[in-house]
Amino acid sequence: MPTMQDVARHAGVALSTVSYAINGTRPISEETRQRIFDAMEELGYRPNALARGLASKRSRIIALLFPAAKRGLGLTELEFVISAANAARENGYHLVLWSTEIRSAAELQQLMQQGLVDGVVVMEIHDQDERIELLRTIDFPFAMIGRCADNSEINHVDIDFGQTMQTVIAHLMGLGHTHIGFLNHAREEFEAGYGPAVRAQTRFLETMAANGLHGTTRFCEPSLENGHRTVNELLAEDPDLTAVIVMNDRAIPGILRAIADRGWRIPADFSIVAVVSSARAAEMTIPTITTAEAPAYELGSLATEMLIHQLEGEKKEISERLIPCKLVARESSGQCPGERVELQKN
Amino acid sequence: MPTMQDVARHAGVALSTVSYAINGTRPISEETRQRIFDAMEELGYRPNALARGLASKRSRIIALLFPAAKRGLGLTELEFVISAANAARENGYHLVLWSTEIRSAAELQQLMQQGLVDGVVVMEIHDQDERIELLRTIDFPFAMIGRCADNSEINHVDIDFGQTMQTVIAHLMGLGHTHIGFLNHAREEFEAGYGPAVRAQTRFLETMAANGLHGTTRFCEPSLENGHRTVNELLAEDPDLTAVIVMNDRAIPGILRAIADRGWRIPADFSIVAVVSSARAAEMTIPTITTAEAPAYELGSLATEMLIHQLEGEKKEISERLIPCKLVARESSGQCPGERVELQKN
DNA sequence: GCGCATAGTCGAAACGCTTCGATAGTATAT
DNA sequence: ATATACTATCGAAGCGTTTCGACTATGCGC
Repeated sequence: MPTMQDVARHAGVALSTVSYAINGTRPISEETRQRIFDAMEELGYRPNALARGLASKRSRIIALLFPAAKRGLGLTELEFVISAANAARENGYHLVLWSTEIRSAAELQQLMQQGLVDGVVVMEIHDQDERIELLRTIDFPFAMIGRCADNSEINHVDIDFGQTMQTVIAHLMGLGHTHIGFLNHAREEFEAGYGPAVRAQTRFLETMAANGLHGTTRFCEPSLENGHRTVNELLAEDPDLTAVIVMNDRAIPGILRAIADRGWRIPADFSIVAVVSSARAAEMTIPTITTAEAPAYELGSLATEMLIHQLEGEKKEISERLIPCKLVARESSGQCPGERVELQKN
Repeated sequence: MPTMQDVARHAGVALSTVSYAINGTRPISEETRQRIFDAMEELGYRPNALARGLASKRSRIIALLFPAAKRGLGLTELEFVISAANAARENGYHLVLWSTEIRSAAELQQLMQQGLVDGVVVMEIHDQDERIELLRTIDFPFAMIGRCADNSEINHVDIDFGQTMQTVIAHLMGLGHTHIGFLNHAREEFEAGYGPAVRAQTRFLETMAANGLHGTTRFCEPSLENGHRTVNELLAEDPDLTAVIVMNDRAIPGILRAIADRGWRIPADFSIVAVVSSARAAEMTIPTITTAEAPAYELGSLATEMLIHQLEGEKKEISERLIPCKLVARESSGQCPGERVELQKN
């Protein structure tokens, strides 16, 4: 593998001149530059990333911190990973994956202090997130996909849960539904302050109230059985329920079964809308599910770009971007069933 | 950030002694070692990964080469990524993600020649894979998840399609099925020599023949509509079909619909088994799908460990590991419908 | 014709580590 | 005693870059 020194010799210039030519750090005459690039070409020279990183104190590597979540990672998380990797590469960075099984913040700290990465993108944020606190105290550059309690001075992107809920509820209102259930993530997630679990529920209740609608909520572990049980609980609490919004893909089949068990048809007798879901999951079931799809790709790319811009010092000001999920109407949502509701009322 | 020099001074030894103490490269007296580790502790010293890599010519970073596949990555691929990242970390390595949108092998080559990574794990292998050819010619260390035309001298892991097909077919035979369809990935994938598409089909036909059963195969684009159409084509070709094996999760809902359209019930009238699938996908549908689940986690870990062992020179010999999918019987497979078949025969 | 920027280039000093060769001291074998 | 072989340590030479300070032309204003 040829080194910069080889290129310099071959082009008849000083080592430093080659460096300047490559990085454009100082003016180089067109003629010399050409000679250097020819030499590079001829020798098949590639700058050594490690040496460059060591000398410049900028590795051009960033890390994606992803937790081995209890919830189990899904397609949305996969998109975060892929989009972050792509965004990094497009900007000339490498992306390393750090799974934060890492209990002690100490272990995480050691990772950062190895000097391997210039900054990190953190996902699956909780309200009180010790990773974020650590990053703050050691003043390490980072960006978040999600939000925590205090987001001041932090570059971050997140789903716009307010807007998403408004769109979804408007969709159901437009179909005549007035009694709507919300099936959240597990209670454990909510109590741990997991962002989506907290904000989606809050926004759901706010929006329902603002529109004079009846909203009922329940937590639900991610499984068929729990989905089944939970939707029955929702219906027990509010028998007038004609639709449910679910933020827990793995509970969906349970809901479908519970509705089928009652002899109801979807969407004639009952509507389902999934939020923060994906087309891929929505099309696995019969009927296909109307979903508000997570803008996962955008979020991953944006967060990564924010971090890189911060690292390049291109801008000091902090950005925040909230992106709503995109509603895609499929087979699971339809007109509110006038009759069934009346039947229940008798 | 303290350096090794700082530690050395603080412990009253030479710089090199600290290095030997850390790496155990040369014997150090217990007393000195203790003094050095105390100093490290006290100063909060962390070795600099870049400097270490530059000096030792071993970065302890490996890359996972994953293609932005047309098929679209799914849960199985996500598990590869996660398990590779975990295995890397457990072995003291970092894992960087390289998406191989990378058309020209040249671009890939540049990545390797940056000296950033010690080796790569390649996934989504095709029979003729230019990435593999490149790696071979530049003699770069790598391991594969999958196989190509010539796997000699290459560390690799793969699904044991032969064993998997035998298990699945035995399961269906045990239920009395004799006419079984196989719904493959898209023709395009097959023709491009995409490993699973090629080997699963070959093994299916072999095993069917060996058991004196009637097998029919079809390619299928990954979508509901195509699943629907393709299963109808299969049934047109062999009206005696009572079961189908599908290696294309996204086609499953289409199959379910096609069967329902005929007024058939699953599994009473028709059985479905998914291969190289995941529990998560299998439980999204009604009925839940009997699946041969991809050993994704094992494959990702194993391939990564093989690569690392190779890098550490612990063993010269090449390993190959084939792991079969694990059959999990769910609601979609049942006794062969004697009556329906007779009805068709009349 | 003089002072002064500025373009273009060079040499050398980092960057923080690994590793080689040398040296001194201590056992072990002869 | 003497050669032999470790054990424990040190100093210095890299690893392949970036970057700083210096130096030489060259052009320009006046």
